[in-house]
Amino acid sequence: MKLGWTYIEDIGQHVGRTVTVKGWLYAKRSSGKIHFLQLRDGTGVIQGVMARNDVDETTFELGGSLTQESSVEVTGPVREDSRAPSGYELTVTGLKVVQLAKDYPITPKEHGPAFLMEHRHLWLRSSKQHAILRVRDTIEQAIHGYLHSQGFIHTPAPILTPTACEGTTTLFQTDYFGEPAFLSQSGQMYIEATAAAFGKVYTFTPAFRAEKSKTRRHLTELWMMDAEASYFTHEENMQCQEEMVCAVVGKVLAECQTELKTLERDTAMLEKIRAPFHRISYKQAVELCNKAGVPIEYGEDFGAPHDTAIAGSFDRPVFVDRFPTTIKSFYMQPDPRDPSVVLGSDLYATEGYGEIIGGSERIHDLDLLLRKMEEHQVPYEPYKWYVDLRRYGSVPHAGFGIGIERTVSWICGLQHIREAIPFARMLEKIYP
RNA sequence: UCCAGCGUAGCUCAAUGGUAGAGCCCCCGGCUGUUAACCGGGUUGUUGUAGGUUCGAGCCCUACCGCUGGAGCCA
Repeated sequence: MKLGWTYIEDIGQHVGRTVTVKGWLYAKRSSGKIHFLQLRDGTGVIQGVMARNDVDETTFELGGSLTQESSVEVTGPVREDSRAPSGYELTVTGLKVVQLAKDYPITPKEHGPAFLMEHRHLWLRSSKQHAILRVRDTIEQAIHGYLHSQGFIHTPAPILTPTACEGTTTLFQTDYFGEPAFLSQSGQMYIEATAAAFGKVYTFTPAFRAEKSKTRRHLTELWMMDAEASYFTHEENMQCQEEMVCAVVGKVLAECQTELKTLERDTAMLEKIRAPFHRISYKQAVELCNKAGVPIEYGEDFGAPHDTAIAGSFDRPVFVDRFPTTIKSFYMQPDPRDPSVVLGSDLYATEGYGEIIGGSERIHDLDLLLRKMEEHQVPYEPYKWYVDLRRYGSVPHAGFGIGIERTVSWICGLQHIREAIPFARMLEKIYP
């Protein structure tokens, strides 16, 4: 597409030529007879230098009157300049004010998280937030790219659902033409159906959890990528996950160095990430926790301190698998060597960022599934379609779901998950 | 839901139970290489709300509201 102006990220191709940049004034410094205008356009930041001798009086005063975040169109020749962080500067010869902003709330000084979240619609313009969401975009592209390279097809799962996918978690309820409906908390069961149609599939879907969780790792609306593959075993499922995570980390390291630098992310841990990841059983993980001084009984699920103890023992992500049947979902395939545990795994990220992926081989035997549903008191009628998948050409299959915001938090090194999504929905918080 | 901490100017924060303060923002002036620019001057308050103790409460007590972090649960 041919546009009548130039994006800052392309400015290096225009040295010596006069260009127009359309964007916003990020910051301004002035020295009486020279204005330094920090311009941003979403693709980058460049300094525009307006000297009194280079422009007429009206333009110079207009430059001096500019306020933070005013929208502007700036024209001038591009120069290489060793003093500029990006290596380039714009000598401003023309200035058009699109809109003069008044009293922009986010000043160049410190602000608390409550104030910033209240102004999230504006905070997104700040360099750190901008960098995070660019990394997020790269992560999502890497996931799509890896899966397509492996022959996976994107088959979106629905968001409005008639029933709970996993009965345990609290769901948001809504009204569907007079009938109750629920916002989906996972697309997994639906893509088990599309996997039987296409072989290898995935869905990029928001997931909703109406839990009263209030921590730096929880959102009520989050994005998940669920993948499902017919005939995949538990081991092949884990291979797929680790290859995908390596592809994601690799793409971010290759394409987002500027953003990672803005975020002051120490990339040393990320550079170490290579397949294969460590694999330990739930039983080994319990022993590890107890040795590390974080007591836990066999049969209990891991809490935050256990996550930290487990992940902290390894310098790359670690799979924990073969959890006791009792603490996992009804559809997970029991281990044929020990039916008291399931062929399911959680993948823990490094540096204490916790679980980012959960996956398992699914039960494909009709009678076994029906028995497990009964044990877990899962009603038959709403899941009749799901049981049908075991009735008509059932095959062994496996899949996993990755939490996008937790992955973004981990790769960006964030303190809080709320910065990993443009508009975070958290416990009792829905503005803006 | 439970536990802990915090609510003072638009923002970030000070203030032994004894006159309500600073920096930033904003406005005015100065400065041709600034990098959260700098220098001089100026405006800014029902101290979250309602009670209570006290000669006197921003400070102590009670309740409520809000915010932040954590727990449980999970990705």
